[in-house]
Order: sequence, then structure tokens, then C-alpha cells
Amino acid sequence: MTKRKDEIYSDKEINLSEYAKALSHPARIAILKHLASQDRCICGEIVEILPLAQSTVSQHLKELKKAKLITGEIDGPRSCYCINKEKYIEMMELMDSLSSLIVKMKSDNKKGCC
Amino acid sequence: MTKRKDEIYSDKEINLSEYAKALSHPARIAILKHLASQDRCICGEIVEILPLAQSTVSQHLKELKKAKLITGEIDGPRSCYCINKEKYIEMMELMDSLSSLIVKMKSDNKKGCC
DNA sequence: TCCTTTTATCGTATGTTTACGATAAAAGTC
DNA sequence: GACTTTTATCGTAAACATACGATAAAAGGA
Repeated sequence: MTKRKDEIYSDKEINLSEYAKALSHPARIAILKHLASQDRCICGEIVEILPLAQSTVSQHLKELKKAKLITGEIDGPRSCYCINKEKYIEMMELMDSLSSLIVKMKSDNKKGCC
Repeated sequence: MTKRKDEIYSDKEINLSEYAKALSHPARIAILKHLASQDRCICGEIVEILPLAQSTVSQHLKELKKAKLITGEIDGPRSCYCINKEKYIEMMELMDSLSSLIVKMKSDNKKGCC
């Protein structure tokens, strides 16, 4: 790459793309769903519900943490994770602002456009 | 990978992850925004607004088309693209259904959880 | 102190993504 | 038919993602 992304794209575009990347693997969506149903849970619990190695699950958790969609805290020998609701809401606002541009469009492109 | 994704994850999880992957690059978000503002446009127009090679833009358009978020039609020597509103709405419904699980959560995780 | 449990990180293999330039293909114009 | 315009595809290099097993590290219990 010859230019940095932040020279090319707006902050909003970059932020939304980073949130989207966090959701771009079904394992990470499954993790979010589980966390939503449990409020919080430890890594081992997620390892049990997914047919993935513990190291792989840990890697996915790291990705979600990097995107700030979850928080993680050490709790004795365990690690306790939960959803960062605020960031999740921020992501949805970015999604919705792109969405509103699209939903507002006049055209009714049922089959193609041109 | 030892198991196929569709043996592990639900259809909804896979669909949402595929839509999210399509949004996981800022260039593709910029393309969607441009298409939303123009209703339709040809590939060359997008090449002009992004500092990327024509072949790279074409590749991003292909990704968006693969995710069905845009449609493309040949129009003489040109290619005309526009947003597939229906699929976009489907994506937002999947986002919202994950979202509603999270927003409904009782806990107020301002700083961590455990 | 040693053992167990739990999780993160390392090393690594394999596959995917992203970028580019070069080229091919499709269609209109001269 | 030759030339131009426009776009897709090919080839390729570099970077990133995803999976695993092995290992390290942190903390509690015997």
C-alpha cells in the first residue's frame, strides 16, 4: 500500500469497517450471541459450545476485544468476558447512518438498475 | 478446517458474517455510500473517487456483488452498478436481531463485568 | 511447595485478501 | 476493419486470517 488508510478514508468509514471485520466470522457472532444470553461468561464456557480449539477461541475473543465489542477481565485463573454495550450501540449507529442513506433512496431496484 | 462451516454455525450466523465481511473494508463502505448518493454509477466513476487502481476497484465491486449488496449490469462497454436495497434491508434485519439481544441485556457494563 | 485448572501466547501451516500492472474482451466510433 | 473506451480477469507479491498443538503464566488448592 502506498497511502495510509486514514489518508484515504473517513474515520467513520474506517470505524465501521473495523466493527464489520469483527463480525465477519460466524464464530465471533456465535460468541456475541452467547454473551448476550449469559450476560458474562468465562472463556472455557465458550470453548465448550464451539467445536474449536481453546487457542482458536482465545484468538477470536482477542479480535472481539480489539474491536472493543467485548471486555475481558482476569478473575483468578479464569478470564471473564462480557459485551461492551456502549460500543455495540456505537457500531449500530454507524450501520444505521449508512443504512439511512440507502433506505432513503428513491429508486426501486427490484431487478438491476440500468 | 475439519468441519464445514454450515455444520457448525446456523444459517443466520453465516449470512450475517458474510454481509459483515463485505463491509469489512473501508473502500467498500465508500463505494456503497457513493452508490447511495448517486442511485447508480459506472465503475469508472468509482475509480475516480478512490485512489486505487481500476483492477482493485473492480475486485471490491466483485466482493460487494458476491454478497449481493449491489447489482451490476453491462451497459455497452461500461458496467453500471447499483445498490440492492432488498439485500441491504435483509442484512440490517440480521444485524438488528443480534442487536436486540444485546440491547435487551439487563446489565449496565460501563466498565467491565466481573 | 507442588499440582491442577484455566487462559494467553508462540510457532506454524494453510488459505484468503488486497494491491498492482498487464492483458483480454466487449462494444461503440471512425 | 482498425481504434478507442471501458471493464473484467490473470498473474503475482505481500500481508493478514484462521486453525491447530505446544507451552508459558497466573492463581488457587492440597
